[in-house]
Amino acid sequence: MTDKIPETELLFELADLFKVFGDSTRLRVMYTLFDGESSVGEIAEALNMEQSAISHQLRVLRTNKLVKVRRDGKQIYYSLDDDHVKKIIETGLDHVLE
Amino acid sequence: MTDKIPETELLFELADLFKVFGDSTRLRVMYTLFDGESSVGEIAEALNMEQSAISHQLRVLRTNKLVKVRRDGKQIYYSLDDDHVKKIIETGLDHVLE
DNA sequence: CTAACATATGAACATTTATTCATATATTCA
DNA sequence: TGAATATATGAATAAATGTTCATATGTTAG
Repeated sequence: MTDKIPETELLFELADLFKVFGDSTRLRVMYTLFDGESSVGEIAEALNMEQSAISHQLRVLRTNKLVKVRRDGKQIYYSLDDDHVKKIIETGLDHVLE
Repeated sequence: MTDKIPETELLFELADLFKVFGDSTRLRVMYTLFDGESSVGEIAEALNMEQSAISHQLRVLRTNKLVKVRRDGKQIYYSLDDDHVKKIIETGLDHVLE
């Protein structure tokens, strides 16, 4: 009762998190990173999409702390930020695969 | 390689699933149902929203097999369909709460 | 059968969002 | 320094989505 408002607040945050997972491009980007880090160009090529589109989506993932960034020369390498990402995706897969 | 296309297909389905969780209203509806079944009117009142809006969102949850329906007289009672729902939400919360 | 109540549904509207195109920024190499 | 390459960003556009309003459907009580 007392913490009903904060709980609602939390559910809004949670919705924002799931929104990030609710796009197939972002999901495929994250899935690509399951195997380890990739540069923006590599991801774009793997998904057969424009570099700009990938870059925009990577920004969303970055903002939500789902990926880490590392620069090496001209390239920028992205990787999954923590294990939560994998766990969230796997938990979702459990449902889809039933 | 061989199963790359089916895997992509799966990620699209997964995105659709997460899309359902990516709306605060639907999330709050599901959270309401954590305590057990509720009628449409009860949910609408609990969330202080219009009956129609709730009904529309319940349809989305129904379509995605996330809630079960039971009729009792004039009222229709909804409840969570399986434990995956709770698990998905809880896994997401783990991330938000870090 | 009809009035009252609970829920569902369709259309309209406003908002959000993903992609594209053009361009800016940053880094390397000659 | 200047050209080439990799990535980021802003504006524009199209598509998807949530809510509201009006109304339909279904159920019970009288």
